[in-house]
Amino acid sequence: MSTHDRALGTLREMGYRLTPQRMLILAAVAEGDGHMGVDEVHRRAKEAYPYVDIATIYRTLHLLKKLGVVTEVAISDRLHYELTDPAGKHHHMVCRRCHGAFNLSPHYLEEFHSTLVSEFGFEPDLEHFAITGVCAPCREKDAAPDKV
Amino acid sequence: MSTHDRALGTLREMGYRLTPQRMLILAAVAEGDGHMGVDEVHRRAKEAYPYVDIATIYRTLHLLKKLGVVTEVAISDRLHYELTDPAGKHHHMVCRRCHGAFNLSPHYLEEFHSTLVSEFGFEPDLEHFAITGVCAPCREKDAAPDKV
DNA sequence: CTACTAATAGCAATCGTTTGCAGGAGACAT
DNA sequence: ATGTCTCCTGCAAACGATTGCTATTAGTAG
Repeated sequence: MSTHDRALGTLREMGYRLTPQRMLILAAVAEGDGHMGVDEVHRRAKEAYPYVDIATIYRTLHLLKKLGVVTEVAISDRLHYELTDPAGKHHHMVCRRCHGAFNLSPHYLEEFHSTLVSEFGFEPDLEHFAITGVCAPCREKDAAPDKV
Repeated sequence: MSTHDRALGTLREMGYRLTPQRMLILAAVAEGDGHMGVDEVHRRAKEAYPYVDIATIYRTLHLLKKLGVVTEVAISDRLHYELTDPAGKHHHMVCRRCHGAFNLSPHYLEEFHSTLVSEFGFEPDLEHFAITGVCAPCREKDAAPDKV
C-alpha cells in the first residue's frame, strides 16, 4: 500500500470527500520527485483533467498540508509542496543561484531549538524549514568565474 | 546626525535621486518603532502626501533594503520593514499567536552556520531571519486555558 | 535662471494567491 | 436506483505585489 493510497484513506477517515480532483492533485505531487511549485501541480493535474481550476489546486494543497499528507516548503518566496517524508522530517537548503535543493537532517537544529525553549520560553516552528543560501558548486563558480 | 539623515546621504552617494517620496517613506519607517507592514508605511506616507502610489512604496522599500538602510523581515508570509539596526544584525522571533516580535542575537545561530559551511559547503543566508513560533506568554495561555 | 538628460513617479495592466457564491456531485440512507 | 444533505468545484472578483509605459522632475551644466 503506497503512501499515496494511504493518503486517500486519510481523507475519508477525516470526513473529507474523495473527489477526482483531489486524487489527481495528490497523484501529481506524488509523481514528481521532490517539491513542486503550485503551477507545476496545476499543469500536471490538467493533463489528466483539463478543467481543474487553480483555486482547487490551492485549496487541495492546503487541505493535504493540514492532514499532514504533503509538506509545504517556502522556496524563494513561493510555496512548494512534496509528499511528507515518511522517513522523517527534514529541512531544506535551497540554493539562491541554481535553485537546487538539498535535504538536511533536523538534528542540526536540535540544539538551537532547545536553547530557544530553555532561554526564552519560545517554541519555534522549525519543521519543514527552508534555508536559502548558496550551495558548494555555485560558490566555486562565483570564486573562479573564468568560464563566465 | 540621525540614522535617518545619514540614510538620505547614502542615497545621493550611490547616485540615486533624493525625491520627496523617498524622504517621506524613509521618515515613515523611521517614525514607527519596530517593523512595519507595507500598508502601514503607505498609510503614513499618504498622511504627508496623499498621492504616493503603493508601487512607489514597494520600489522605495526595495531600494532602501538594497542600500542596507532598512531591513526586511518576513512575518507570517508578509514582508515588514524596519530601519537597519546600527547596533548590529539580529534575528526575529515572531509569535504565531500574538504576532509579537522579539529580537535574537545572531550568535545563537553561529554554530549552525559554521556547521553548514564546513559539512556541506553551503553558505546560508541567515541574516535578518524571522523564526515563527509561540512565545512564552502565549504558551502559558495554551497550557492553562481557564480564562478562555 | 534656463536647458538638458536620465532617473523616477504615477497609472494601469498583470501576476500569483485567496475568497464568495451558486451549481454540481460525493456519501449515505432508503 | 433514488433522494437528501452537505461538501466541494469552477468561476469570477478581489487582494497584495510587481512591472511597462509615459510624463514629470531631480540633478547638473551652461
